[in-house]
Amino acid sequence: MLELRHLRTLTALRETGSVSLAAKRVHLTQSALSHQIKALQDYYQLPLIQRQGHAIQLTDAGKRLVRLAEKVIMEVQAAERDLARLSQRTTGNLRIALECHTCFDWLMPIMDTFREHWPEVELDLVSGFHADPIKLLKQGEADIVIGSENKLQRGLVHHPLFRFEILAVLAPGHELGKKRVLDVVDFTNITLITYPVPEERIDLISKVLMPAGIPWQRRTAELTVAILQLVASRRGIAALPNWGIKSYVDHDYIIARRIGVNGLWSDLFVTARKEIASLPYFQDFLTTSRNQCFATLEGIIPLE
Amino acid sequence: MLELRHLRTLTALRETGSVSLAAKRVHLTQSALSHQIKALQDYYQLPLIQRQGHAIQLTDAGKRLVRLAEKVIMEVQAAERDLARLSQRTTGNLRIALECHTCFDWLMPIMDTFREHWPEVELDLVSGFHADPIKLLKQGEADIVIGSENKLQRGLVHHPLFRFEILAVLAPGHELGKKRVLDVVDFTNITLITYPVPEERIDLISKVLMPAGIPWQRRTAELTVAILQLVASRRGIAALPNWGIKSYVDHDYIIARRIGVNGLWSDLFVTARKEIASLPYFQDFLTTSRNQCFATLEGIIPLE
DNA sequence: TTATAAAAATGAATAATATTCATATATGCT
DNA sequence: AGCATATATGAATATTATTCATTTTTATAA
Repeated sequence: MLELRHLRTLTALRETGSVSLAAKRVHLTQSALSHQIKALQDYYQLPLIQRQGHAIQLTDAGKRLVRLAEKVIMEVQAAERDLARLSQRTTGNLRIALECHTCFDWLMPIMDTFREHWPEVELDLVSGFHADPIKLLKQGEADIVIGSENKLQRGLVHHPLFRFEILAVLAPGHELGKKRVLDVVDFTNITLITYPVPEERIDLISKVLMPAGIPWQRRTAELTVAILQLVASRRGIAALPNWGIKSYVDHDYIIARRIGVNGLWSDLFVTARKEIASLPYFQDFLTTSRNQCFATLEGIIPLE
Repeated sequence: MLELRHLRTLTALRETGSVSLAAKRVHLTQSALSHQIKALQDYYQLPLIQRQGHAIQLTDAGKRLVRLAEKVIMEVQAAERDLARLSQRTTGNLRIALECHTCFDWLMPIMDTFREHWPEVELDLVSGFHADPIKLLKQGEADIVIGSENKLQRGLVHHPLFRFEILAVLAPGHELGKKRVLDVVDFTNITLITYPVPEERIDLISKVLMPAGIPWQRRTAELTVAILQLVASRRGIAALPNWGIKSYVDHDYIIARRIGVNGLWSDLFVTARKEIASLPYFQDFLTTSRNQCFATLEGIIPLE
C-alpha cells in the first residue's frame, strides 16, 4: 500500500534523476530505494521509471505519482508547521552569519519563504564581513553560521547542507581555457580575483597553491558580479562555486574549468548553538534550505 | 515519522468518533490504533485527542491533522484512479441489481460520483423487481448485486458493505409507540406494509414472525414514501432500515421502535462474479460506496 | 571487441516497527 | 456498588523495510 515514504522517495528521485543519489537524499541505501520502487510497480502493476542506460526517466504513471507526491508533501509540511506553532511559542530570532559571500545568492529566496512560514520569527543577516563567524555564534551575536566549518566544538552542532565544486573562472579565449582541467602549476604567478577575506579562507589558496608552493598575486572585490567583471576583462582569474557562475557560463560571459583531476570541492554546513538546533523553526529553516538548494542549484551533491 | 497509515486512521477516527469503531474501519485492532495515536502524539509532542468519558474529541492539533488527512487521501485516490486508467482500458459495463428497494436512496448519489470517476464505464440499474437477483448475475444480466446474500457460491464473491438495524415504523401516537422496544407478540394480527417481494425476503417475516408462529396481514407498496404514507395514516406498520427513515422520524412524520431487545439487524453485501471483482473500477465502486455510506448514513456499523 | 567502472537490480539476512494478545485502567450506566 | 464498555499499556509476535553481499546491466575507454 502506498505510504508517504514512497512519495518522499519519488520526489528525491525526480530531483536527482538517479536511484543512488535519491537514496542519499532520503538517508537510505540504493538497494532500499530499488526495492521500494519495485514494490510500487508491483502494487500498481505499472512501470514507474524507465531506464535508458544509466539515466532514469519517469513514465507517465511515475510522473503522475510525483505530481501527487509534491502536492502531498507540501501539504504535510504546511500542517506540520501549524502543529509546531501550536506546540510552542514560535516568536524568536534567527540571525544568520555567512562565511561565504557567494551563498547570499541562494540564501535570499530561502529567507523569503522562511519569513512566510514563520512570520513571528525575526530573521536577520549579520551584515558586514567577519574574520571568524563561529566566534559570532559564541559571542551570541549570531544564531547560525553558514560555512564550511565542521570540526565539532562543545555547545555547537553542524548540519550538512551540500557539497559543491569550486571551478576556475577565466575570460573567454583565455589560453588556459584550452585545457579541460587546470593543473596546480598553471596558476603560477597568476592574479587571483577574490573576495576580501584572509588567505586561509580561500580554498584555492589554502588547499592548492600554498601546499604546492606556487606563487600568486591577489586582487579583491566585494561582489560576485564585480569579480566576474574583472575576470571577463582579463585582469585575472577567480575560483568560484559552480552554481554561482552557471548562468554567466551559459551566456559565454566567462568560462569555467576544473581545478585538478578530481576537482576542488568544498562542503557547506549550517552551524548553530545546541539550544537553537532543537527549535522547530530552526529545523524548518534547515529542511527548506536543503530542499530549495537541491531544487534550484545545479551540480551540488548530498552530504553525509 | 508521519505516514499515510496515520492519516487513514485519523479520518476513520473522525468519522466514527471512537477508537474501536475506527479500528474496524481500517481493519486493525483497537490496540493498534491506540498505539498509532500515541506514537503520533509523541512525535509531535501534542495531544491529538481528548477524551471526555467514552466519547473522544479531537484537539486543535488533531483537527489540523484530520484536515490534512482528508485532503491528502482525496488526492491519493484521484492519483490512483489515474493510474488505474493508465494500467488498462477502463471501458466496461456495470449493471447493478438491487435486492432491497430502500437501497436506491443512498445508491443514487454514489452512482453520480462513480460516473464522474469512470466516464467510460457504462453504469446501469437493472430495473424492475426480480425474485432472485443472484440468478441475474449467473445469467449475465447483471454485473453486481447489492443485497444480504452472503453464502459463498462458486464463481461469485461477496464484499461486505455494512450492517444496519431494521426498525418498526409506526404512526405517531400509535399505542405500540408507548413501548421503547417491541416484542414479537406485539405484532400479532398486525397489518404489515411492505415492498411487493416474497415473504422470505422480508426479514421481519422470515426471521421474527414465521419462527414464532405469529399471524399477520400484509399490504404492499412500491415506494418507500408510499409505505410511510400508509403507516402515517394508520393503515398498518412497516419494518425499514434505520437510515432510510431517519429524516421522517426527525420530522415526527412517523416514529420508530426497536424490534426485540437486541434489535433486528441485517447485513448488506455487494456480490459480483469473480472476473468483475478484480477490475479497478469495481474496486473503486466498492470503496466509494463504503466511504459515502459511512459518511452519510447514520447508525450503520462496519462489517467483517 | 574487451576491460573496467559505475549504477541498478536481486535474494537472503537482518533490523526495525507495526500489530496483536493479554491485561490493566478508566468511564458510564443501572 | 458492580457490571459492561471503551481505551491504554507492556510484552510477544508478526510483518516489513532495510541492509548486505552479489549479480546484472550499461557506459566508457583502451
